[in-house]
Order: sequence, then C-alpha cells, then structure tokens
Amino acid sequence: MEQNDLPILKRSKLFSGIDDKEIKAMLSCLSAERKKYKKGEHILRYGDPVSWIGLVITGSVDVIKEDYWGNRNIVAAILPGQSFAESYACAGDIPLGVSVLTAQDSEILWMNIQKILTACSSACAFHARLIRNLVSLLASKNLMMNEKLTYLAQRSTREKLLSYLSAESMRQHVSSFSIPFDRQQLADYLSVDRSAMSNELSKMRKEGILQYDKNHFLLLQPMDMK
Amino acid sequence: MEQNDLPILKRSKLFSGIDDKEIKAMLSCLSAERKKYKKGEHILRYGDPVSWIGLVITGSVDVIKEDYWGNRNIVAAILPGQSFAESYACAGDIPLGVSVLTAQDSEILWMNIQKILTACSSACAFHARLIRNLVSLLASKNLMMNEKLTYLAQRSTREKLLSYLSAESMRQHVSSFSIPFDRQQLADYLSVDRSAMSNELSKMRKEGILQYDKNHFLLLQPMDMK
DNA sequence: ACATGTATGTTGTAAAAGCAACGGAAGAGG
DNA sequence: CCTCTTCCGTTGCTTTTACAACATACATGT
Repeated sequence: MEQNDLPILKRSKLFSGIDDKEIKAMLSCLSAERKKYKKGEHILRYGDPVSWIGLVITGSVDVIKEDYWGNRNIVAAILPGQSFAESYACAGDIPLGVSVLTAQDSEILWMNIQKILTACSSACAFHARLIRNLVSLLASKNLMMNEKLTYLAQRSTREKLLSYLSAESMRQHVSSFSIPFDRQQLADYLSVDRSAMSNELSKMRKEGILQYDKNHFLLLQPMDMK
Repeated sequence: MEQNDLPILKRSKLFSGIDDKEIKAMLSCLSAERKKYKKGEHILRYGDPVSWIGLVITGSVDVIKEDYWGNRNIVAAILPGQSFAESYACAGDIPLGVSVLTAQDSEILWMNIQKILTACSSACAFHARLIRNLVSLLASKNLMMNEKLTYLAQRSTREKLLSYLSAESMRQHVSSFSIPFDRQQLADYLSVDRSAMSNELSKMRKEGILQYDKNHFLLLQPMDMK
C-alpha cells in the first residue's frame, strides 16, 4: 500500500471508523494486495469464483452485465473508495454473474474474504469493526434494494408513484415532504417514462390525491378512499 | 432454550454447520432470549429501532408493509428456522420500515446483533461460523434481489422475459434449459400479467427468438439480430 | 433585452399491457 | 371411463404506457 491510499481508505465504508495506523496494520494482516490495471482491462469475468473483495483506490471500474445475445449493459460504475464483488465473495460458492472492467487506468486493493471473516489475534483490535462495516454495507444495500423492489413490483406508473411517495412520506413522518430526485431521476428510479409519469402526477393532482411543486409533495386523504 | 428447539436451529441458515453442543453454548453467550407470542400480536412496529435478529422457532410471522392510506400488504411470511429483521439490525440506526405480526401462536428466539458481531473469547469456537453464516445470508439475499431488480427494471414484458431467460441460460451455461417456475409463478416473479406473458412468449416463438415446451426453453440466434 | 439551456408539463398517437373469458390438454382420483 | 382440476394458450376489448413533439417557466450569461 502506498501512503496516499490512506485518505481514500479512511473515507470508504469498509474502513470507516478505523484510524490510519490500524488500517495499515490490518492490510498486512489481511494480506491485502494492490494491483494496477490499464484502461479497458477485464479484471473479473462472468462465471469466475470470487473470494476477494475489490476496492477501487484510483481510477474507476464498470460492472457489466452481458446477455445471451451479447448485449452489454453497465450495471454500476465503481469510484475510488467503493468496493465491488463483495456480495459474491460473501455469499460463497456463487459464480460471478457480471463482468468487471476498468473504465480508466486503475488501482485496486484486493482483500480476501476468508481473512476478513476470520477474526485474528488481539494484534488486530479493529478487525471487529471491519466486519461490522462489511455487515452494515451488505445490510444497507439489502434495504435499499428491498425498497426499490417494492416500487418496481407495482404494475402501473400510478402505483409505482404512490408506493414510492407513500413510503417517503412515512419515512419522514409527514404528509408534506421533499424527495431527492428531479422528474427524470425519479422516472429512471421507478423505471417509467418521464412524460408519462408527469402526466400521471397531473391526473392524480386533479383527482385530489396529492399536491406538488417541483420536488416537494403533499399527500392528501381523498374522500372516496376508504 | 428448550431441547426440541435444536433441530429447528440446526436446520436454519444462521446456525448451519454448528453442532448441538456449540449451539447451546452460543445461545447463552449471545444472551439469546426466547419469547412466546399469541396469534395476531404486533412483535415489531414500523419505526422501531432494531438491534435484535428474530428467528422463528414455532408458528409463523408475517412481515407487513402499510402505506400512507393504511393499505396493508404482506411482504413475507417467515416460517420456523427463518429469521427476520436481520437487515435492519445489521444496517444499524435505520428505523424499521415494516411491521411484524404473528400469524399464529409463535415462539421467537431473539439474538442481539452487537453480541453476534462482537467475537467472544475462545470458549465460543463457532462464533466465527455464525458470523460467516450471517454474512452469507445477507449476501445471498443481496444477489437474489439484484437479479430480480435487473428483470423488473426492464420496461416491457418482452424485455423482462428475455432478460430473465437470458440470465437463466447463461447461469446454466446452455441455450436449452429448464426454469423452476410455472407460468403463473413466472408472471408473479416478473410482475406481469400471466396471459399477456403467455401471449408475448407465443409472439417471440413465432418470430424465431426462442422455443419452449412447458418450463423448458431454448434460446435461438435470430438472423436479424446483430 | 436576448439567446441558451434545463426542467417540467401537455398533447396526440401508436404500441403494449391488463383483464376477462374461453377452450384444450394433461393429470389426479374415483 | 368420467369428472374435476390445473395449467397454458388464445382472443377481443379496454386501459395504460411509451414516444415524440411541442409549450411553458425559470435561470444563466452575454
């Protein structure tokens, strides 16, 4: 590891709350390996068994899903401080369902999942924190995907909107609330057409189900609703 | 804990690979608590902070999502040996986004997440295995949801079908493969209408994109596909 | 004031999905 | 063999969505 990697690692979710000295100690305890890749290199391939978590130090990598007919689809772009392949590494024995390619010249820190999960001797006091961070990372992703799944499982644009807005309202404990998306982002998130979504919002406003202005919404209690 | 809980625990994902004696030792080490509930009791409420994982010993519980207008929706039914609330407990500091009610008279084993994640002394040799099981559980759910999200994010029934079938074909490394769903289950999984889906399958067969019989499919390489 | 860009709402039309109903095939059980 | 059930495909009809195109509003910079 190089000295200037530390700021990146400290800001990462995996090493959050662990100080410089400990991070250094842990990296050797984990036998972490730092590797350089050229732009466009294939660093993990579909079907590979995965037992290492990758953490981007510099550059960036794309997680790609390719279908039967060869169509490529970028599933995620991983930036410095973020990790990838951790779900596969942690699940154990499930071959990689995506491919990972560098989008630029990049440096990746590889950490073996077995070593992460095998608590070491007291020399490594912050190891428990690393495990907690990893568990928290997995669980948080879990919750976010679960949320999104409940919206996407709705059949119509209206139902998707209502389930999302309702959940947001309940999360914020108020019927009047702001959302962190503009229209295009919301449409992308809910996987619907932007203009059709705008249209549906208009209709619902006319029907007295809700009111809105820009990204601020107000849910109402229509009389004909039981 | 009672003696006859052991078979349930041994078959659970959390305690898999840990033998009877160790499970007993661990439960006291974890200060696990076993509680009885009557049918219909509210055992976790929306908005609660969660720091315990629940594991159903007997009976069953329903995970419920209620929206702004009070409409209830059963998100999951948890049976003996299965756990619930683990994502919230592991994520830390995120209030519960669902409610949990008993569907029958039930007995729940509660385990504190802090105690699970804080590796104890050597007395508890299988503690690492428990943590690995938990991590594996979270990661596997992660992968399953990720899969499903990629299908549901597709706009049309045809795209949902093709992305699912393509992934299944690639996972099995063959263009000819079986799926574990009948039509209605597949439609439910992809969140589309069964008859519309059947219709779309027919069309694609006519167009030479695929062939199928019952739950057996064959993907083709249509000439007009680049 | 003017041009430019961005975000949002609106409209019309074609395509797709949902829905209900029906019919046939296959299997289970008498 | 017959009945009942389940699963699957098909069809006609209605509703909804996607898409493209345009309108409006607002902000920015010249």
